[in-house]
Amino acid sequence: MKWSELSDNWCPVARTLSVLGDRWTLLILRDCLLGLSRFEQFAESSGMTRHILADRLKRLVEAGILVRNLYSEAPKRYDYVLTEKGQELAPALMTLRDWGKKHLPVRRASVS
Amino acid sequence: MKWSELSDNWCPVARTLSVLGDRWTLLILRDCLLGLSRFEQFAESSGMTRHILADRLKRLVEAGILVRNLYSEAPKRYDYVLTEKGQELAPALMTLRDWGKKHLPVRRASVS
DNA sequence: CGCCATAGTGCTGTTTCAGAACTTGCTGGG
DNA sequence: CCCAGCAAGTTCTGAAACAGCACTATGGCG
Repeated sequence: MKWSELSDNWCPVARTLSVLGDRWTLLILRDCLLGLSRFEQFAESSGMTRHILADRLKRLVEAGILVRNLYSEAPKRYDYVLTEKGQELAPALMTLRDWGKKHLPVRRASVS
Repeated sequence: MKWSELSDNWCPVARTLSVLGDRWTLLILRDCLLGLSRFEQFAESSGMTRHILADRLKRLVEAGILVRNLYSEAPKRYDYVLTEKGQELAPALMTLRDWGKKHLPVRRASVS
């Protein structure tokens, strides 16, 4: 089955995952919720390749989760900000964060 | 950056996604929470290829989210059940479900 | 014996991804 | 003027992951 076919799945979890269930998308959204908005910021923060980043941002805009915003007229520059739909993903990110904090302690970092 | 390097990330969201952030893992967990436990059930429910399913189940067992359980001695048969760690993903799945229900209505199905 | 059920594994071709260089449009310095 | 730099991408190439299907292994049943 192709991944894209999930968008018509009866299950809302599957439909959600069809939009943001790939490897990097939720990481971009985390950065958005932390206040980042620019291409270079996402690239640096997440460490993903610029190629994939451009693709994911495009999909998120198409999905209505981000809007591409012209913030500089002179050299045309765009940044990406969450829509309301996107901001409502905050609870989901927080539950994932809480689970990670509880069950996936950092391995090599000193824990005091 | 390799995806696996995220497991040491400072951010708990990133660490969580390093475990279950790929395309099919959360779908398997959804099925587990719905009560499925057998290989063929997962294969049929999610529509993923058996190859990938086997790989994801192995990873989930390694991550301590599922346990591989011998349920038939005669022809050795195994199924997969959630650990407590795995069951605690339920809230995360539910927030994703809620978001999907609100923002991703089924496109072609009749909504009565 | 032949056929079914179940949990996988092998094989082949396609798609996606990683990593780095390149492009485009403008600004500011010498 | 001319070159360097910044920012948001795009292009290119080889590597990894994936889809789809057939196949294996082990035992039960008729």
